[in-house]
Amino acid sequence: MVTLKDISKATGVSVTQVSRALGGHDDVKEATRAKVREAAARLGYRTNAIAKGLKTGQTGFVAMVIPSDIDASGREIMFDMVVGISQAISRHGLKFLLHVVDSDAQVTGAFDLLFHGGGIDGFILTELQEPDPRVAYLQDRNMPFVVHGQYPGRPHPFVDLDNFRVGEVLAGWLLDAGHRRILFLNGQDHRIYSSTRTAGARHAFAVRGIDPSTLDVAHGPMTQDRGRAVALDRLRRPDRPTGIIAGNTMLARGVWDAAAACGLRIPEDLSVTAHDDVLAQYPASGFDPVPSVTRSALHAAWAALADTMSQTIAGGDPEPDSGLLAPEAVPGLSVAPPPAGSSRG
Amino acid sequence: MVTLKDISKATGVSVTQVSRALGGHDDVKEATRAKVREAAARLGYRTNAIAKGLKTGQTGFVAMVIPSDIDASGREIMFDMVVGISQAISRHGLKFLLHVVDSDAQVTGAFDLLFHGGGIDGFILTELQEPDPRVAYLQDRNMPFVVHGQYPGRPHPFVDLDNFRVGEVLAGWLLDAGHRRILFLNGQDHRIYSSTRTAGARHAFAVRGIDPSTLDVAHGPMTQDRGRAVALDRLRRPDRPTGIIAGNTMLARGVWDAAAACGLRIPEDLSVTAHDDVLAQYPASGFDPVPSVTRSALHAAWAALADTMSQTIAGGDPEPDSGLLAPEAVPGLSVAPPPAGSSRG
DNA sequence: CTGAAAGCGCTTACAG
DNA sequence: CTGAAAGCGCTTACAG
Repeated sequence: MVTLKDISKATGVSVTQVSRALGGHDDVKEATRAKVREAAARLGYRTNAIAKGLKTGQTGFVAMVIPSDIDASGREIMFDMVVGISQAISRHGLKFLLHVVDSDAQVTGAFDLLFHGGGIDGFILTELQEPDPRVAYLQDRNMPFVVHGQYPGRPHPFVDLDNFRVGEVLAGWLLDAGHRRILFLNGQDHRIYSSTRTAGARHAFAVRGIDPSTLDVAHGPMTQDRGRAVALDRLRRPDRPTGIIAGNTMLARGVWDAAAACGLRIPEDLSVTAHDDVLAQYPASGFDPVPSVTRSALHAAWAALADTMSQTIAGGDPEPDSGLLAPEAVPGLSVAPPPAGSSRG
Repeated sequence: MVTLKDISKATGVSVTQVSRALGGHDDVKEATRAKVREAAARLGYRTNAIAKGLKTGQTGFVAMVIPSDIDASGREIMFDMVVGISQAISRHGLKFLLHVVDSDAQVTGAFDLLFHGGGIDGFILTELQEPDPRVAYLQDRNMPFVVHGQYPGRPHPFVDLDNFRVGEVLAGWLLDAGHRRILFLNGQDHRIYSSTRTAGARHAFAVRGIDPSTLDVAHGPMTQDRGRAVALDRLRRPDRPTGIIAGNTMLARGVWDAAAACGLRIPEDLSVTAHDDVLAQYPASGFDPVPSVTRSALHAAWAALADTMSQTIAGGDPEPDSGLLAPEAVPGLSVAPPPAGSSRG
């Protein structure tokens, strides 16, 4: 292993000046800096972020801790999420690491292990639940973190899609077209984003003077299989929904499948709105007809997350509410008035 | 952050003795040890593995580096692999971390970053290809590593299924039942385990005096979709195979699908053998009829991998060839003689 | 512009 | 059984 001392010996420059030359400080003679740089390159020097961290308190490593018992839909997007976050973090000159623990209960212990024992500067949290002990745990111990999502109570650094607005827009489109029997294929129960979207959708009902309790909300994994299964179940009932809100494009795929299986045309017989995370596997462009969507790229959220993480580690308090991402409302061809024969709620 | 110094102050014991007490050395008076332990627990002390590592050269962190552009089948098992390896590593008191880089080309750079700069003790390598620069890179730089698989040339620490034997057994069962037109649904091209399995299968042909070149080997991702697609293609040909070897149970699922689609019964019209990694999602018990398989739990491989990693870090050279895992040969009900009407190769 | 010195949290000979 | 001291690789006041 090549150290500053080795470069010092090779160049005759003191370790102090070698450190300053490589660290880009300006109080180093150009000639000295050049000599040091050359030797560092020649010897294959790599700065030891850990030793540096011992002194400065910053290693540049950021981590995420996940339990191994996450559900199917979590697994499905896990790889994309890890890759996306990792890339975004790298762009800020930080390094991303993933650590897996056996269960939810072991997550906080891993925070301590990694922060105090492993030179990790900060953590990224996703998939918040209610209740979720992680946020308070990190806040109480002053460990830097950024949440993808928001937790009620004490404010904290976060990046989040405006899920209330998502629910509001997706429901609003259907209501304004005249639909009254609406099914909302939402995400997992107890997930905060799910309940926020429901609240947004019900708000859309309320402001139009329609009873919000008539909205049928189904919680579960956001997969194509579940989308098909739940949609099929509801579409086969005599008072079938005339409009469906899909929480993402995978669920929407399932709705398309179910509509086909029931011989229902979109939008003539069934209207559908969906949220589009702009994931490569399930592009909204792959649908016929093009769906009406709220759109917000998960990649944009990850980039914002990395940015906020970088600020948080640097000690800057990100401004409250700066983390809220507005979805784009993109009308398509998947919404029409309900079919003439359908009784209206 | 609580340090040894804090405990020293709280107890009046020197930092030296505190370190020894907590480290479990035997040259500490019991009363002192008890006092120190109590204070450590009360203050919430956590040893800083990084500072320790600076002194001892061991942090207890083990990492795996994966490129983000891995293929579909790689993504499918990635989560299970990471979880399985992580658990196995934890059981040895080590900590596992995953780091993602953009492409294959950046993997070696990440090794340097993590080893010299990030306090990582050693690396786990999987999915070896040919050629694969990673093994030589780590060997040349004396960074500890263990491979799941084997690389030709200089010996190195590894754990690997005896893939030659797998190919030999799976082909042998079909040949001995009288099959001559055999399709081998193998894994990705350029993967060493794929070619080793092919070699084993061809060896089974050769020792029986049958031309090994008549074995039809198809390379690709080991997914159910591909299994179905390739099997369908072959089964619809006039000289369709009467026996199929499936590289894993996901491919086998696809074969079962294809057979059903063609109206072929297993084993009356089509014999199938498969390798079973004993993964929770695709249990061999879920098939009808029960398939004849070579069986070797990936979990066992991961446990062995962690064990070898632990030894390697500790400086012990694991014995050569101790890492080869023998598959279990478990005959089922999926092999019968070829149908009477079929011309025999 | 430069270098000797102190110190981040830890461990381990060394000398009692 | 105990503790002062040195040192892992680095950075940063401090004094030239």
